[in-house]
Amino acid sequence: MPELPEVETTRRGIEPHVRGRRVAAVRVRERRMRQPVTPGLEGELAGQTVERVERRGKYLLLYTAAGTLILHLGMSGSMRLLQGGEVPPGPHDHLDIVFEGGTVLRLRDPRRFGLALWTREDPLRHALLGSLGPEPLGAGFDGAYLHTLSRGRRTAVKTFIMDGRVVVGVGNIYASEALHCAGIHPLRAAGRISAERYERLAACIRKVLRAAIRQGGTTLRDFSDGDGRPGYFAQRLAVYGREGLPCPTCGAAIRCLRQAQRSTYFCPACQR
DNA sequence: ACTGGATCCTGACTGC
DNA sequence: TGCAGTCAGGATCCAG
Repeated sequence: MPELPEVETTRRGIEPHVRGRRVAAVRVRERRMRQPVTPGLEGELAGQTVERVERRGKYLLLYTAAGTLILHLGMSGSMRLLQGGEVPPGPHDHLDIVFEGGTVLRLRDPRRFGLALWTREDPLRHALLGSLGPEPLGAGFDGAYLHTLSRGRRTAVKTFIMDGRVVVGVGNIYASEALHCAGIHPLRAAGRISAERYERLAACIRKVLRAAIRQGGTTLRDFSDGDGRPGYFAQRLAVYGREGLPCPTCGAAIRCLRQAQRSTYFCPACQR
């Protein structure tokens, strides 16, 4: 479920409430995730103070002096901050981090595609993060980068920009949206797109992600920020989930196709 | 080296 | 009301 804007919205929501706070206790109710929750996480994290909360791609990183908690929300994960009184955990509330003073950071993930891992090493060198591509909103990501990397690649451009080794954070919603913004057909072979068009695509990826972050992310069904508020970018989606409705640019009917087991939405008239 | 497909898991929704 | 089938915002592993 969460792509870069939703993870960034989550980061911004929880960071002010947990930065500089000491962990009083950690409760793990369900260890079965994409990988098992790190054994001993409870003892490692308890007593530590969260120094900062960062994001790398779709990963959230809670840094402490002793190590780092790596969180991933998978398809269905979300985080909630609870204040004071005890709110009973639901069936998919797998992890609570209880801070001194009573604030609780709670991870919910019904499908358990997410992760909660502890590392004492540099998390950016962790096996899961080490081969990630550049941040789309950071330096090192532009049209020239995409153009160079894509030479000789026959895979569809939509699949290409959703590959975390190419660029992080672009998931199924924002891939469709960025390609529409750039006027590029999602099935076009990545290696057969010009440098000029990749400049436009890189700019569109940034534009779409920034706009989504400003709106607090996209809530399709259950995404919410740390305080339980939904995101409002769904109202701004040009193509995603809009099969049959008119393209906001040209009015043609939006179409949907399946690509690598994922739905792709596009405008057959203005995307070539 | 690349590529597409299957897969992990639960819940919501559709149609019979 | 129940049940089967389909789909969902991610990422990895596998065979070809």
